Amino acid sequence: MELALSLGNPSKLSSKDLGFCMGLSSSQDKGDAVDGDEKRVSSDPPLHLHLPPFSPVQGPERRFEMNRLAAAAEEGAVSSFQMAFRVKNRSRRGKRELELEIVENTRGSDDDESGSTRKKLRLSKQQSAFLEESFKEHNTLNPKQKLALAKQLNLRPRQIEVWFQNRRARTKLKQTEIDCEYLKRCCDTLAEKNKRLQKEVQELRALKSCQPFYKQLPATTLTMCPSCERVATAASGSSNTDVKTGEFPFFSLTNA
DNA sequence: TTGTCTAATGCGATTACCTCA
DNA sequence: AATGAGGTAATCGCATTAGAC
Repeated sequence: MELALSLGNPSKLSSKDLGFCMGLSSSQDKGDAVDGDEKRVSSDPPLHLHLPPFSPVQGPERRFEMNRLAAAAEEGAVSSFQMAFRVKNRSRRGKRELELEIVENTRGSDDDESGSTRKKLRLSKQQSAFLEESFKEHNTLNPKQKLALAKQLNLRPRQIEVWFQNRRARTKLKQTEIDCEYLKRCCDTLAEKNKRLQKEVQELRALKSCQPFYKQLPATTLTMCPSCERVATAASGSSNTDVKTGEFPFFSLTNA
């Protein structure tokens, strides 16, 4: 990897237009081993970046952008790329920000006409399948795994990272949907049961109101608790009905 | 034209590591 | 040498955007 730094154009340098420009080119084309060999293999033109002195991004933000640049440059060890740096008005947060674009060299000629719009990559079926398999093994990645996958699939590590993040989000969403469905079923079942129990309570209340008929019934026919469906051993002689009130000991009709 | 899928972006929170007083 | 504070980078989840189909 070659890196050249200069503070503006010395020939035109003045106190007013002191800017920053950087030239960068990857010495490792795709498929080359990352062995620290300094020989220049890539035929890609070197990259030039300019941070003009009037850049709205200053201080920590500017430093942050430079860190992003460095990180992007590091990624170049895995995948060759071109970068474009520009100031863009962002409407969503009303903030003017520097935007760094990294475009794969091998992405095809259709990237050329992209202009300012973001091009969206569709992963191939093979790539997706491979990532799915990896996700089954481990749904998070360590840096080594990320780099290995990136190299294997000819993608940038950041793309691998994003894919895993989105995949985790999809898994979570799906699980939430399953949970919702389950809870809904539980709710329906409980509502149904509640309805049934209410009906039973009404029937028992009606039964209580016409006690003479109720008392005539043999105890053995009424020894099942309607709510817990427990059968009492009334046939053994000890009746489950209260002798004085004629009520079941399982529950109180007056409290129901 | 509209809806869905999903790659990509932005941001805040967390954590680990480093430097320095 | 030990320690706490502050800075930085990496990573994550989450919300959102936007391109492709």
